[in-house]
Amino acid sequence: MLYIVFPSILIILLFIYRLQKRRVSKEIQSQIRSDKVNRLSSQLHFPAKQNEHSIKIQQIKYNIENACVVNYNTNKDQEFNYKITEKVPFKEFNARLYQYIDSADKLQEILQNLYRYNVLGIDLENHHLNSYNGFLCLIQITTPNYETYLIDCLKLREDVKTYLGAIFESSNTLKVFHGCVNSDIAWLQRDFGFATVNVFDTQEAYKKLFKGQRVSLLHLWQTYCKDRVKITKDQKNQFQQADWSARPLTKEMLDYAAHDSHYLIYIALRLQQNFENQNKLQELDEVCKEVNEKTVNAKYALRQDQFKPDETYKVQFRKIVDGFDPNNEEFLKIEFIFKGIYNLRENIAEQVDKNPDELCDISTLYLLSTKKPLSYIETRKVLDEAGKQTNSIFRQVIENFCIEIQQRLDDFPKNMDAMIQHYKSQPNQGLNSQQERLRLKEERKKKIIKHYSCKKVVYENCKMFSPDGELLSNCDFKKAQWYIERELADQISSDPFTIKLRFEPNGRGQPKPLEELYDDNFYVTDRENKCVNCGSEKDYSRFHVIPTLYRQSFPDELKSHRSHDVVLLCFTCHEKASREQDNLKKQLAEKYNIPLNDHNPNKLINLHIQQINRVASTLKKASFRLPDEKRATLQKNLIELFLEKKEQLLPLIPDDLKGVIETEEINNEFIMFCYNLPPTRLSNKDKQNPHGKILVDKILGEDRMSDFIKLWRTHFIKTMEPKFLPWGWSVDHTIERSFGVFSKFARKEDEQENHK
DNA sequence: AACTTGCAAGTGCCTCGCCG
DNA sequence: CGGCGAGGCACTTGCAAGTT
Repeated sequence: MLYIVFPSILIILLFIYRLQKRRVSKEIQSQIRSDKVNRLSSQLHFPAKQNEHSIKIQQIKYNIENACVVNYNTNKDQEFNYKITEKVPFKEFNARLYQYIDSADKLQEILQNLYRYNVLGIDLENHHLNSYNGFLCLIQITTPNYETYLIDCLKLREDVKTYLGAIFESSNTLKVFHGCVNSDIAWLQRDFGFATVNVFDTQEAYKKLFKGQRVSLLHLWQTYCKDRVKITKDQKNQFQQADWSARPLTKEMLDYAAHDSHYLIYIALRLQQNFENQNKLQELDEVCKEVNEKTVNAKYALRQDQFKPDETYKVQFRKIVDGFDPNNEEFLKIEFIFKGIYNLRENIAEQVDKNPDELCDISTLYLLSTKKPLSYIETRKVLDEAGKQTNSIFRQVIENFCIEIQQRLDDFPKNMDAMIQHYKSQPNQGLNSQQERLRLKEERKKKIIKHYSCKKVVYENCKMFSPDGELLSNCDFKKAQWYIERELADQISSDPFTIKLRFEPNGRGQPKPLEELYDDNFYVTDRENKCVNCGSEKDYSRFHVIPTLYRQSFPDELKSHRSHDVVLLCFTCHEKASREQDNLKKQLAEKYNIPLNDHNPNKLINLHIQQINRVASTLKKASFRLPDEKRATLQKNLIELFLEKKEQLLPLIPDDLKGVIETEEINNEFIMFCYNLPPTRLSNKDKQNPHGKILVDKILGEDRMSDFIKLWRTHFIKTMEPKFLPWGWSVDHTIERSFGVFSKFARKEDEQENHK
């Protein structure tokens, strides 16, 4: 009897427990709907508390508002002078040159010194790990006399706000930053409400001067201070990501922080000299103006304002998930759960004032969505198995995650049709611009694969025999058909479609080198219509084992009628193979000192024209809603762009619009002309990257083409390890091929041979 | 680890001229 | 006539490098 009663009781107890759990879930659910903040404070096992250094949201909002008003009222139309007149000779970093400022008295003491100068080098250290919105920890200011002050913003937040605002907002003091537009300026706004103006950005200036990409401060140190800066790349990365909210800061950290601002003014000066030497001071002025326009219009965006519960998770989810299959129930379920715990993570992070990624990283969220653990123990197991580290806060909220997962499982719609419909109606709804971009990207990728993969069967493997029955080669159906229609051949089989020529083809009977006889086997072997790398029979396209960049500069006898070095690859393998090719190209470029980058002036002018198109497009499309000031600058830009490349562009302007350039008064016709201005046609010579031809010529001169071709074949085999290459494909496949004596590809010496 | 950005490069398709 | 490669076109991508 006991054997029956006891298990029954257990089952009943379990049932009650389960019911209880469900009840809790429902309660939570109603709370989610009523108030997410409420729900969390009642569910979390520890009180929500702010990071002691964090700034209250109300304060941040007030700061931003304040900075924007100041910018609008006083800086909107202001012109600044970006010229540095001080003489600042190079001076090596020295730890005795900096002071740590951590009291209001010290701050007030240095103020007078700071106000003496017209230029200051400034860098900031922000902390974002242990805080939802982040906060500034340190301000480094260096004077032209190389006095550096490290100001502790944690201790002195109110004092900084009181005493330093005048410097950041001053039109008399030029502030030298490195890469400040998206970060530093916004942080100063967030933490202190500063409307920073009159800024010189060394990164932007360098970019303009060398028409290059963004450069690191490290690069500038190496360029302008040679080997006298004693900080390595590793050290820089390490310190950049250090916890700057820690107190006291270590000696190494202080040294590093002081380094960051120490050389800024010197570098700015050197840049200014560079511009001056090239007679381009005006360009420097333009860059500064651009940067300052951005600082004036900067507005710090609160993380919680950017977060949208129905959208933000999607971006992350699509990045981490393999493929996308709205017809697969499990897939939909995983996304449904991911959304739940992603949003929960965001809410908790906001409540406990932590960086969401620090609380729990995305890959862990995804792991939990797939494994769906419903208890602390299960979660632990899942995390341990995957080797995931957890921090203490996350351990404290695991129960909440489990409840949420259970909740999402309960809420997952039973009716799949409705869900799929929902999906299909989704893409265009409620996506912000970034997500919309991502969605379009996905769609485009699909389109690209469809567009670029071969539409028809590449190898039809029809056979062509000589009159005496020797297999000559494979060919496609169309060609075989052509011979039959002309009564030049007879069909002797239909599967595979096989023909026998009625005439003796040219080029046979001549003695051939042994290896070429072997290679002929390659040309009579069936070639399969699938990726030679992975065997996929879908979405393949041709791939050139020797990059076209080089191959196009080969002499005819090396490239004509060669199918050996063209293979089929599926889209994925194609991408990989191209990347691998790029690596080797770079190595070759370095080895032979032939740069891959192309500075062809004819190409550069097209970049310029693109810029003109863009400015004109803005003027055409948005002119009516632009502020007068902004419209005027754009119009000015347009003229300046023309003047910059006057010699090339002036001939393109119709006569009746030429006056515009002289009077600088822009009319609609001129804007439309700029909008429609086409890029100059590039001749094929201009299109060709000179690197390819130069290298090939060099190799040809050294008579090492054979090695060069084999190098690429070997590289392909080594990096891809293709498993489905056609029979007979070989790295040693002959490089040159014999042609009939009348062929234009026949070499001169062959011709002479024939004449004898 | 996450995000942003400009550049270089390569795709299929089309047309052309050459060859057999 | 059909194959072939080159030249031209329109289009997009991945990568590298920057920031914290």
